[in-house]
Amino acid sequence: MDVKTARTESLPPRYRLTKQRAAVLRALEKGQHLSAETILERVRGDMPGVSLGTIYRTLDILRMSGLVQMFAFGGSAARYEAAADKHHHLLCSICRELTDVRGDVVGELATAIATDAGYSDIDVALTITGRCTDCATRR
Amino acid sequence: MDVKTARTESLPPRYRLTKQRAAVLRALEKGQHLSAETILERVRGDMPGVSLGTIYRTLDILRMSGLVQMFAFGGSAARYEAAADKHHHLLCSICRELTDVRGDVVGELATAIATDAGYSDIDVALTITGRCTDCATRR
DNA sequence: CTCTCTGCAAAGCATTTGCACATTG
DNA sequence: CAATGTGCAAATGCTTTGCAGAGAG
Repeated sequence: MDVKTARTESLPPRYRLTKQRAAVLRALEKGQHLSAETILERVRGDMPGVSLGTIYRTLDILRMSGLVQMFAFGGSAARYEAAADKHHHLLCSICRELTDVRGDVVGELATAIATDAGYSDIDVALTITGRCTDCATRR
Repeated sequence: MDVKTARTESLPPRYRLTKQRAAVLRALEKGQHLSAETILERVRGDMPGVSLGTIYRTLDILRMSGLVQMFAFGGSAARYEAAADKHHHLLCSICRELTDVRGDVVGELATAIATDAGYSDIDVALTITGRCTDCATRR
């Protein structure tokens, strides 16, 4: 395999911090548990013309970079938060209101459990997410 | 307001344990973290002709009765489990495989926190769900 | 005979994707 | 220019719903 081929093959993309992405990040830092739709509205404040597709694509990237945490619910839209100040949530099963829970006792415990199970890069969102031993080995 | 009117107004429905519902429950007791689609397949084993709509409607009822727990993920289909033997999950962020976590230390802690915050009917799925003080008061 | 349930098919939403063009390095 | 990002609109996929008929109490 020559150099040229290798180059064409599979380099990971180098992400750019575009103004749209910065705006999404800013919106997330200000607001709390925002939906994609809400983020769109806020971003459009300074930047009309941004599309929902871009919001979703951006959230994806930020999520994979560990900068943003996502909370999915059945039926309704997912919510996103800046991963900076980690905390958990109480979700009312009736009015669906989200309340923040500060302090990470739960997170620490959950992290310990996930670690024991061989996971790494753990992200405690209450569904314990991470990388499993297999996937960690395979790369 | 006379008796007739009251009767017509808002009695909660009395659910029946139909064969379809029993079948869904059975499927859930055997399998682990099943999607609605998978449940449909299994139920159709003994009972061809059952529809996906019925599966969802049944899952809804079972969920509200506390017999079934739901786990939602962004994008992909939600998973359901019999609420009987409570446990949590590890979700691999790459291969998306779900692994069970036995033991409910996390759950107990989370429950305590939710209780302190005034929630009741708590269901720890890792997103702490319950009824908030307002909703509990209002009815 | 009334209430509840079901299948079917048609909506409804949230999210993803294809494409042509804009932008960045 | 080569790589990456964007808007737009169409497509996808999961879930919900309306309706008319079936079944249970």
